[in-house]
Amino acid sequence: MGESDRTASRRADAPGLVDDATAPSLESVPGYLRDERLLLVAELLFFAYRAFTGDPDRLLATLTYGRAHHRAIHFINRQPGMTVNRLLDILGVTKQSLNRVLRQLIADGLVESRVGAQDRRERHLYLTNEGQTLEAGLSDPQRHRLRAAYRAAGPEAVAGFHTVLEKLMDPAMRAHVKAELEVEAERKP
Amino acid sequence: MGESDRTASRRADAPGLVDDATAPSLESVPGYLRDERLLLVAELLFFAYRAFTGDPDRLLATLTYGRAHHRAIHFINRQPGMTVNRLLDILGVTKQSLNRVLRQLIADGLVESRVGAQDRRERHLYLTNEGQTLEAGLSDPQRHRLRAAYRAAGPEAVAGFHTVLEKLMDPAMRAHVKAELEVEAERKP
DNA sequence: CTTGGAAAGTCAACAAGGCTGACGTAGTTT
DNA sequence: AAACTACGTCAGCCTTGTTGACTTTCCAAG
Repeated sequence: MGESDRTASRRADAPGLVDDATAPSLESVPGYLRDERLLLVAELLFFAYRAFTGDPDRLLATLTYGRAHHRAIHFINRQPGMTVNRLLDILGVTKQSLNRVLRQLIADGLVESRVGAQDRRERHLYLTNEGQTLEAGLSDPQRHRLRAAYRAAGPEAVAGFHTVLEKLMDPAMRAHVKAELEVEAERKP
Repeated sequence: MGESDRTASRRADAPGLVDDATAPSLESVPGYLRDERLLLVAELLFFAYRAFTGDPDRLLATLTYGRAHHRAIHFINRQPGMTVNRLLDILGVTKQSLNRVLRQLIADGLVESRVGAQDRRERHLYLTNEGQTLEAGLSDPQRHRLRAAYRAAGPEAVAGFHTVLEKLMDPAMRAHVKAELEVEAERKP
């Protein structure tokens, strides 16, 4: 990790973004930190994300559901018993938005909402068997794509991939992911 | 979060997705190819992508623009003179959708549309100075975030990150990215 | 026991940004 | 001259996000 930015100073070929003291476009700078390269990564992320979500989207379109339903199903599957409030935090949408989605899923028998044991204001969410089946159908093509990409890229690349993704996200969400990792770890000792 | 009531139990293994001959959940399988791990990556991608797009979104909200405008601006900036059809291919939306966005950007003087020299049916798109200024303002926080993540993760991780993203996307888009890389390469020999 | 506030649900209205379908108009190709 | 291509546009629909204004239920603190 020894790359200091050592200034750079020297000329601004770049358009209008020299405001950033750490934003050079020079030979002395590691290639992977150059501005153009960084812009390219925006595209890599865009294309990869679209391909990744496109798989389940095709299945969802055949039902009456959209990506919002998929997200809810995904997280309920990952943490069964999760409360509505917790899910709101994770998804970062308004309760009205989420409620519309949850209402459908519950009406269609994919999600079950149980009154909390301690605090009976809370609703704990679970996937029904039918819900689990749909979840599997949705995540299956995603796992497929990931596995293919991982095989092609190799273990070191995958490790780096995970590391960078983690560094990119906001800390609050990072904590959430960590928590899930622990749950997972204790599940297969 | 006191919240006990973990109930759940979450049965031993995945529900109904053993159909795939290459989809085991065993000790013999490299950890990074296990099903649960792959599901977790879906979340990493989701959170990272949201954080990454959230930065410019905040700026866009102060104007009358949305993410769709950002995408158009981004790609026009990357390949000035690009035709409308090419942009449609890249963005993967209908021309009606794109047109709504382009009409605004042109009316507001951020994008210029020039009739093609060879084929005068085509329109070639360029960012005006004002458009370039906005582009810089939008991509700046993204570069910031990327640079911070890259510094924290290190060069090897970054290389792996790029590799996996590339393997994840659809081949057609991969070709597009490759083309851009070449253009970039010849720009600083 | 009353009361303040948190958790959840709902109604209504609206906007962004996708989509389809149908047309029109240049300009190019055959 | 006919066919096809690139682009623009009108009209209408859907999903999913947003505010704002409630109500109901419930916990906990005064």
